[in-house]
Amino acid sequence: MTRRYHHGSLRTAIVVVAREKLRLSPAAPLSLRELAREVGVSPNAPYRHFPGKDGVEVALVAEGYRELTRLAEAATVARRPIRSLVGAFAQFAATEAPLLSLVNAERFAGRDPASEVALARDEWFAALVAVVEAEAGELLAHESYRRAAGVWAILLGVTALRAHGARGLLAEELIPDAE
Amino acid sequence: MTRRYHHGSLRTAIVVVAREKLRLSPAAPLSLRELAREVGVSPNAPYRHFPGKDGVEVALVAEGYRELTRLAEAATVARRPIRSLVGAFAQFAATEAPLLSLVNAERFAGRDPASEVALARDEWFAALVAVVEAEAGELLAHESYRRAAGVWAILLGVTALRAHGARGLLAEELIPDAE
DNA sequence: CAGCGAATGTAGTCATTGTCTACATAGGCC
DNA sequence: GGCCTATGTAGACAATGACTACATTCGCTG
Repeated sequence: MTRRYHHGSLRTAIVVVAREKLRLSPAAPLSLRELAREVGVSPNAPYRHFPGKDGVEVALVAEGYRELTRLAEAATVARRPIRSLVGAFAQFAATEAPLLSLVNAERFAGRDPASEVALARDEWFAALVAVVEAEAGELLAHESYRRAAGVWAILLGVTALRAHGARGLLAEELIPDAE
Repeated sequence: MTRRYHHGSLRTAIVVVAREKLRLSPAAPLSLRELAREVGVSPNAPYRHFPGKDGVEVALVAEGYRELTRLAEAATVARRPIRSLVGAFAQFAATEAPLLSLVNAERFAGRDPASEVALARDEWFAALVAVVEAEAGELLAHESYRRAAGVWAILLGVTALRAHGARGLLAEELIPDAE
């Protein structure tokens, strides 16, 4: 065994395993101790890297938002930005459904604006605004926000509804065409 | 003390207390034992009425759907059914936010179609279809479903987004006007 | 109205979990 | 080479969900 006393990169290892577990059994709430076990480390080791169980989930949520942000940034330069984003989002929702549902969980909603989640979410929203503006050209800030929020709401809604069993519902049909 | 051995209506009492706890502290996951304590009954008594902790939440979710269904049924006879539903839904979302978020939790999504949740959800969707048809007149079944799903998705999305801090986002603006 | 079976609660127990405090080890910097 | 801090470990604790066995009560049938 080459099990050193120090793992070397426990934090990332835990996040990786957590995400894997999330993918394999989306329903089960993840257990900090189990993650530690899986990584081959004592039950309390994670506490050196996260404030608690909650912290691990926060890390996952933030990671999710960051990936969404990248999707949006990529869509900005596409020919039809909103369409492109919707497509990318749909694919993401298909392959990473459990992570996405964690990201959207209201449990992480009312957090401190300076927290990791809140910041990641802000970046995602900014990217979303950029997508909207890339599609419609310059807009009044207020108007950009409104449209971005609308797109976000529809993406959220369609994703959730899909999870609840609805089939054949397309976000494209719900998003008002940009004039 | 008039504490009889048999409570008389433990099941409903537990649901009531659960709902109250949900309203007072939406974040905290509810504990079966705590509910039992609150009702003044042994920790295991609830197991005579629910298969487990999960069962209590299921009951809450079903209750939530039933109330939504009543809202939709009331909206059916309104002058502008969809508008009316959206308004009623918004009010419900405002006063019963935690319950609504539980109802929408994906944890209860992929359930047995014969389960209490699934049935309640089906009734809600049927009521939603009725609202759509009350607004637009007779439609092909396929088309009714599609529109109802759209309305549902938008309601879901707007509700979730509100929870995430968005302000001034109105569902009315997102729902395509019925022609 | 007696009594018997089913419904409903209680007691006791167990494994698991999140989290805390104290202690051990390693890694890096002077 | 020695010390300070970051990182893990050990041990403990209370709370929880759930199970099995036992107690009490209700309601129906004779």
